[in-house]
Order: sequence, then C-alpha cells, then structure tokens
Amino acid sequence: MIKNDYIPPVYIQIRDILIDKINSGEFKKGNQLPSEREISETYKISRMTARSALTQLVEMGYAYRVKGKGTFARLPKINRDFVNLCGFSQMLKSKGIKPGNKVVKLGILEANKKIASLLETTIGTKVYEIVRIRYGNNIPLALEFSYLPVRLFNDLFRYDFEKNSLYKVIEEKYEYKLKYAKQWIRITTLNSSESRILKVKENTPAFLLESITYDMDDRVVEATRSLNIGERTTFYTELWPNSEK
Amino acid sequence: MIKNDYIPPVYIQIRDILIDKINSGEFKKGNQLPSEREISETYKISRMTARSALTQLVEMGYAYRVKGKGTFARLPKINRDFVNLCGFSQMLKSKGIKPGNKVVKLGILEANKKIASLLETTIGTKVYEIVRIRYGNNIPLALEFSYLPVRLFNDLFRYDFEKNSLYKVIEEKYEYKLKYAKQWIRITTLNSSESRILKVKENTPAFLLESITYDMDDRVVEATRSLNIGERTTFYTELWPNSEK
DNA sequence: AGCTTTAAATGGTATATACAACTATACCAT
DNA sequence: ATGGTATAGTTGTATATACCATTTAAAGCT
Repeated sequence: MIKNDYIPPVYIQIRDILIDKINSGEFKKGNQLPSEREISETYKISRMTARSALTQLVEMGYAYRVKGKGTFARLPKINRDFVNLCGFSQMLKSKGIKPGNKVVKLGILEANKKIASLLETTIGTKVYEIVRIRYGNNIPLALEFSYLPVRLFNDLFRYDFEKNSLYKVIEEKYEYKLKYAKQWIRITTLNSSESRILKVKENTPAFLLESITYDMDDRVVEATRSLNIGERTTFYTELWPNSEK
Repeated sequence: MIKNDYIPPVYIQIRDILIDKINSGEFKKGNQLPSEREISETYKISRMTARSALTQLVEMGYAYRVKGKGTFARLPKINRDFVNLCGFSQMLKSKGIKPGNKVVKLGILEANKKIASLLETTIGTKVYEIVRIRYGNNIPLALEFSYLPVRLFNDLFRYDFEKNSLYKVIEEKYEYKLKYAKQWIRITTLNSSESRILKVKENTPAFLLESITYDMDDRVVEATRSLNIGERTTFYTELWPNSEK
C-alpha cells in the first residue's frame, strides 16, 4: 500500500544503531561514543551525516556533547511523570488510581485554523475527532479532545476507545512508531458546557494541555487538547541540568 | 569583563533577526517565512547556514516546517522549559525575553512545619527567605519565595540577587554542585496581598510551583514556592517514551 | 621535577554542491 | 470536467571540504 519498501535516511539508521548499543549496555551512561570522524569512517559516510545522527541522539536525550572532548552516552530523560507518551490510563495505573474513560463524541470534521496549525496541515483537511472524559477512581478528572489526520488512519472508528488505549491502537494496529510529543500547559477556566460535562461549577480553573505527537518520521500523528480540573490535578516533574556532569 | 568582543555565529545572528521580525509582527503566526535559499541570498550566506538558523527557530518553537511548502511562523508564548536547572533568568534569556528581578523581602526565619518538611530538616531551623518578583520584558510574571538553610550558606545576603542569579551564587560562590530538582505544579488563585504585589486583580488564577533542589550529596539546598500568573505563563515540555518497558 | 610548547583529537561553524521528495500551479489532451 | 504532464519552488538528505575553538596528552625545555 503505502511505501512498504521504505528505507529510512542514513542518519536515522545510524542513530538507531547507536540507540540499540546504548540500550543494550554496549555504551553505558557517561561512556564516550565514537567521534563524528570515527563514525564517518566506520560506516563510510560523510562526517556531517554522522554528526546528524549524533544530533538526533542529543535531541532524544541519549547523549550530550562536550567540545574538545567528545560525545557521551546518557540514559534518556527520566521521569515523565507528566502525562506521558504511554498515555493517560497507564500513568494513573502506575499511581494506584483506577483509570476510567467515557467517549462522549466521535466524528470526522474539517480542520479549522486552530486544529490545522496544531496538526501542521492545511485548513479543511479531514480529521478524526475523539472526545473523552477521563476518570480517576470514578471521579471526573479531565475532558480530552483528540485530533488525528484521516489520511493516516484508515477506518479508525472500528476500534473502541473505551476499551483500547489510543496510543496502543496507533502503535500496534497502524504501526506508527511514536517518537515524542511536545506539550504546552496553560491555565484556563471551564465554560458552561465543559463544566456541565465534568459536573463542576462554571469558571472552575483548569489546566489546558495542548500536545502534538510525532512519529519516527516527524509526522504529526495526533494533536490533543485536554482540560484538567485544577483542584484535582498535580503535575510532578524532575528537572536535571542540561548536560549531566 | 565578560567577552565584550564576542561575536555570535552567523546562524545565531540570522536566527535573532528572524525572531525579532516574528516578535515585532512582521511575520505573523502562520505566515510563511523566507525560504532557505531566499535567506541565503539576502544575507549572502550559504543555504546550509540559513537552514541552521531556521532549525533554531523550529527548536525554539518560533516556526515549523512543511516539506515542499516552506517554513512558517508560530508565536510561542512565554514558555517555561521543564528540562533544565539553569534558573529563571537564563531560561528567559534563551527565549529572547529580557528577564528582570526585584527583591521585595530578605530575612532569616525559623522553619515552620511546611518549610521544614520541604527542606527535610526540623521545625525551628534557621532559614533564609528571599522573596522576589520575576519580570519578563518588564512585565510581572511571578512571585517567588526561596528558602535556604542558614547552616549551608554563610552570610548569604552579601550577594545582590537582583544582579546575581541565585543558582550561580550557590554553584560558584558556595561550590555546591546541583544535581536535580523535584517540582510539583498545581493551580491556585492569588490572595489580596499576592495580587497587589503582582499588580493584578484578586483571585487571578495562577500556577503554584513548589520545588526542592538537591546537590550532588543529595542534600536539600533550596526550596521554592512560586506563583506564576496564569495568563502570562505557558509551560513547555517534551515527552519521550519511557525506556523501561 | 616542573614547566612550557606542540601536536593531535574532538566538536562547532561555514561554504558549495547535488539530488530526492513533496507541493502548487499551469497547461494540455482526452 | 477529468486526468496527465511539465515545471518551478520548497524542504530533506548527503557529500566533500575547510577552518575555528577547546581539550588532552605527548614532547621538549629549563
């Protein structure tokens, strides 16, 4: 169907080789990775391409550079105790809270300006909309809007998102490997319909989470907008210095 | 004193020119920026250097790329990057925002239950209190309370924290190497005195940030409580899949 | 032994070039 | 009207080369 003979760019291939070696322990935390020139010789590629691969590692948190010394392995950024890439349910479960899910709307719509800009596509593009209420121990926590380009997901609605995690479907059924997500967090207040759905009073302060999820080819596969009731939400995160040591 | 003859690399200069044009509204959100080739011709630089400048914009959230179409402006709000420990001022600087600082209170007090538990010490321990207003481009952004154990910092108040970064003093003058910080984020509303200090109206929604900073020996060197005006703050973070599992 | 100088290795910046992949448009043939 | 083709413009990938700045270690000198 669509590119079943797809070969990733060289710098991505080298990146993945190095990631494997870090994950397998061949390069341990703090170990020096092969230099740019060294990599270019081993794989018979140009130094700039080797550098691109290393840049990828740095961006993904697998390495850091020190001028004049070298590039060093690091285990990727720790603790996204934030709503993380494994999804909402799994995060709550890890805290011993019973997750819940109710789909309140499913549909296909044409991207307006806002959604188009989040999905980095053009206005009018067809997108799936999934609206869910998120529960923790049966208490409403958040109202979540998910948007996915129709062209990437054929017949998405055959899956039941009260039973299946959206991320699982994306990764296992459609085989998009998710790389990372960008997330912005703001404060807002709930309007009348939002507060009615979540059964709290109008103008309740809430976190507004907007996130964009990218796959390994840096395509936007999903955009979400989530309203988390302020008084029922605490985010926890750990901050580390940029270059570790 | 600090390298007044420093000339930034070309791609940084071009980056800053473009950021200025985005901030000034010459390029509005969604507008197409000059193409890589166009930039390289205007400034008489190579295309790859122009590309580096645009890559910087993308990484800083000022732009996004669409293959085959072009690079488009996007207007980041004041973002707080989670993934660093470098402190408030440096964070704003890296986004091209002029940081500001006003100390509104300096003192030594005895830890109450709350502060004692944050600093992992006993009630009654002597602690420095530093209260500061944080500005970005001269607009009040946050009210920040810092607490440090007196026993770790001899004569701390000889330093001027409107001129010196607290983290710099801790690391350079007292030579504590900072390892990491834990941070909790909640929503609150400003009470009358807080809102008066920040010059906003009472009950304005705000982020409540509480953090604890550890040094290399896992001693708590600082605890902070920060009230960030909700409508002037956006947190930005990147989420990566957990390496475990 | 202790110091300075030199050289090698590393990442950082910059140029020039080429082709691939994708988008939008114009134009033409059916 | 529909579909194909050509073309120009864009970002994406890749090569080859050059020089700079920083770090480290070896070499040389006093």
